[in-house]
Amino acid sequence: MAVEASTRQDTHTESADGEMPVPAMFRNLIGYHLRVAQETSFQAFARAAGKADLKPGWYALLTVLAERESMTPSELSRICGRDRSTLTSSLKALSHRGLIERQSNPDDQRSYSVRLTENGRRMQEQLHAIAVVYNRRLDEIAGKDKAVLIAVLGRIAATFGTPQHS
Amino acid sequence: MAVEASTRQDTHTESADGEMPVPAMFRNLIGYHLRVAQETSFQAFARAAGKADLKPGWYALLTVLAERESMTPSELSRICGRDRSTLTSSLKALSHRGLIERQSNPDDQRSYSVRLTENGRRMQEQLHAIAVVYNRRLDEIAGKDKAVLIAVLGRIAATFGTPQHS
DNA sequence: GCAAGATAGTTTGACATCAAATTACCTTGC
DNA sequence: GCAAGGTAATTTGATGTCAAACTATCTTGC
Repeated sequence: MAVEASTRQDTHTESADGEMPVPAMFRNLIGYHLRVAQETSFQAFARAAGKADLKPGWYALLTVLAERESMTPSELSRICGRDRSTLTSSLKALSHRGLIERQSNPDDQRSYSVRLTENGRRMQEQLHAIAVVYNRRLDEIAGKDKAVLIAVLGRIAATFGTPQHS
Repeated sequence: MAVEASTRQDTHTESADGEMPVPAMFRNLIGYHLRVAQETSFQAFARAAGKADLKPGWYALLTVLAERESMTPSELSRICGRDRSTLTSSLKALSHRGLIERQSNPDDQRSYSVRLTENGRRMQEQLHAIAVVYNRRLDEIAGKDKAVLIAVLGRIAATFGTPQHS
């Protein structure tokens, strides 16, 4: 993509086109690298999934459901770490496509539970196959540092994911 | 990758189990840990910024602008690694709040450049102060593994971030 | 019983992100 | 010069996220 608009009196050593150098100011910030790494790898997964018309956002839901007979939306949201309101449209789409079934709860009219259908299970397996490939690539990239990487990321999630204090 | 789940508190059902463990199926997936770590830490930053009515999404833009006299939206999008269309509304908001100024380019009527105003520079400094605190916490969490972490994240971004454009 | 409060799920609104389509303008090739 | 193609920015549409407000229903406390 051609890039190069001229008028860039440097500060950046001209990298071959397409490549965007990490701005000096961010080079030492973990948060920056974390965000970029997550976004780019997720996009790669999304593209691969999208080619088969599979929505990457469904993967976590279907995978969690594949491990349990059935769950309520609230349980799902807790396990997936997403706000309950986030699930409404996803469950609607999944249900509409016949990947999950809803069963109303006779003991509580407010609630219902969702369960994978056969098609849902197949979809989960397809998405899982794609996820496995990408995690394999990530493993290769991490190499011998994988354990350290996972340990540090786990500490980050534990620290920020558990609002300590008020 | 898209697998993300758990590790988030909630009106915890804190009983014997303590906290929601990482589902076994995801425990060894880098993509999962990457996603959770990024989301939780970013949200912590967002909350801190939000308390001062600062939008975390502005930080990267303002910071990049703070290092150069002026830039076009396209240059900004390249350096920030975001799609050009993503910037339109952000720049509109920043401009509307008087944090940046637009200057039309006399040589090209299609283009314009943006520049920080004094208020924009102050806003950048406020956000930067918040970002520094969070990156310091991240540094503490990473400890001696910081260099390895940044190296691996950089390799991930480089691998997935440079799609061999078909 | 019945009012008050808690809980399940949905709706709405503000942000972000990308990709594809649009509009306006510039550059080129002949 | 003028049509054809490229480029800058915007618009539109699909996903995805959270938080807050809202509806419906269940539970409680008296």
